[in-house]
Amino acid sequence: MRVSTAKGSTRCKHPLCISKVPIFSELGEEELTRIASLIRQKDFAKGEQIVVEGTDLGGLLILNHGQVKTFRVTADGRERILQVLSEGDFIGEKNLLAGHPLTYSAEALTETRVCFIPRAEFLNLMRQYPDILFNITAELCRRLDRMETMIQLDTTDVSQRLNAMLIEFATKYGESSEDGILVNMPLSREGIANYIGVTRETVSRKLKEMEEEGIIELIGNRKILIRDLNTLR
Amino acid sequence: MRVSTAKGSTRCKHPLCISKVPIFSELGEEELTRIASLIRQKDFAKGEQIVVEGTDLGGLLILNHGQVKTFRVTADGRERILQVLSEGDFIGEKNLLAGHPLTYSAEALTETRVCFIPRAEFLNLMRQYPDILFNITAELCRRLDRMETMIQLDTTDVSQRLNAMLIEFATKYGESSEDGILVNMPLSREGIANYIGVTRETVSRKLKEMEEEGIIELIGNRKILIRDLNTLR
DNA sequence: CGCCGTTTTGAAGACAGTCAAGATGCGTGG
DNA sequence: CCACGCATCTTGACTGTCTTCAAAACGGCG
Repeated sequence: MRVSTAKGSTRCKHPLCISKVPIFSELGEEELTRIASLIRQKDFAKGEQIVVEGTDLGGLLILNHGQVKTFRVTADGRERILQVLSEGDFIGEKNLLAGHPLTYSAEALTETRVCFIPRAEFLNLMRQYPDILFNITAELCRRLDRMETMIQLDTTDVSQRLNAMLIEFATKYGESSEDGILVNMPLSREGIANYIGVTRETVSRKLKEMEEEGIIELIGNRKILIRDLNTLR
Repeated sequence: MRVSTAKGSTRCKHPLCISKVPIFSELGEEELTRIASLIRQKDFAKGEQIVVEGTDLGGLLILNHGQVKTFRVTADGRERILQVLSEGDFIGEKNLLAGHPLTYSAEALTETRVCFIPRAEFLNLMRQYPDILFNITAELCRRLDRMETMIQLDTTDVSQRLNAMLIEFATKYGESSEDGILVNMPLSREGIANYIGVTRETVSRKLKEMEEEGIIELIGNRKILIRDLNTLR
């Protein structure tokens, strides 16, 4: 899974690609260059831990490219995935805005590059460009909605949760083809299990069931073809 | 359950009691009076629906007094409580900040008074006093943390979820006494069930179990005495 | 093509859900 | 202030779904 480097925009030749980040969308060329100077970047290999729950990050982390899962670990040692982040998403909002330590851990699902902006610098930036805080807040609202939806789904049976996950990933990572929507799953079976709060065995069984019903087709371990999206709803 | 009207502060004689609201904490007397003029207030009886999921509120609702539950209804008709709100908490943040329709319904648990500030007015206010947005955002971070915690808890068994709920309500609504902490529960058994995502029968059985173990004592349907808070953790 | 990690499959068991009946608490009116 | 009646809560027996543990199959990478 390689990321194409040429994307039309000239600024994307800049190694930090700040312009991709939605929270900076209102800023001009000059400001973006200034921000770029504040940034330190770091690369992570697939499977590497990026941040750990409970620690103090001291700034905001912005995904430059790659996919990252954020998760919490339960008292009995199970992992629960909260989100799958992609390019432009951020980590550490609560630390930045409310001074709280990180409320989740994060791990790279693919090769990943992240940009770090120290807290003090970012607060300055927000004072100068109030739209940045507004953009971040809007994203927080979206996350809140997602978390509320997950809680709502946890009150239902496994099939409904699987359906919701398939619809979500189909929207985010699916490509339409003649036979339906081909989804490149960002998560393994175990990842799916940790995302919807069940065991991997249950995921296997339920997906097989759905395949037998003709709703989906399992292609290897990382691709799912959704034959009919409407049946899922 | 009657709310005392005299609370020491002189401004509290003002019917709207804006000064109680944390998100306006940085404002002076004059601004508070100005805000008060923008406000319409409304009273709700216990059990009344305050807002409905999916509708457009057109502003922010701030609790003046009383207790309110916010909840979503699942596809199969079950209710899942997201939060119990009290004095100073707000409803409709996603509508205000991101233009989204309400993501949850709300119902009064006690007699309740709410203040409504129309969206346009509130956005103006935020432009003049940037701290307001900051305060709201900090509260959003706290809610996000809570929602993440609920998702994490949903991955564990019922006992752990009950423990977490008892600790939370003990902190918020408990009074220390010689025998332990006496908690005035804001929710019925069914409410507790909808809060932690199980059936009311299961709540009954688990609470009884805890009583037999000597951890808690059930006093009627709305009071719980926590003998030893440490055993819960 | 072969090997190792991941996934699937099977059987048995546990936990919470369901349905139904009985008890209790609590607000109401006398 | 007490007694009544309804709503809420408790209790019991049974069922179903998901988990657990173990072994076999698969697929993806070198």
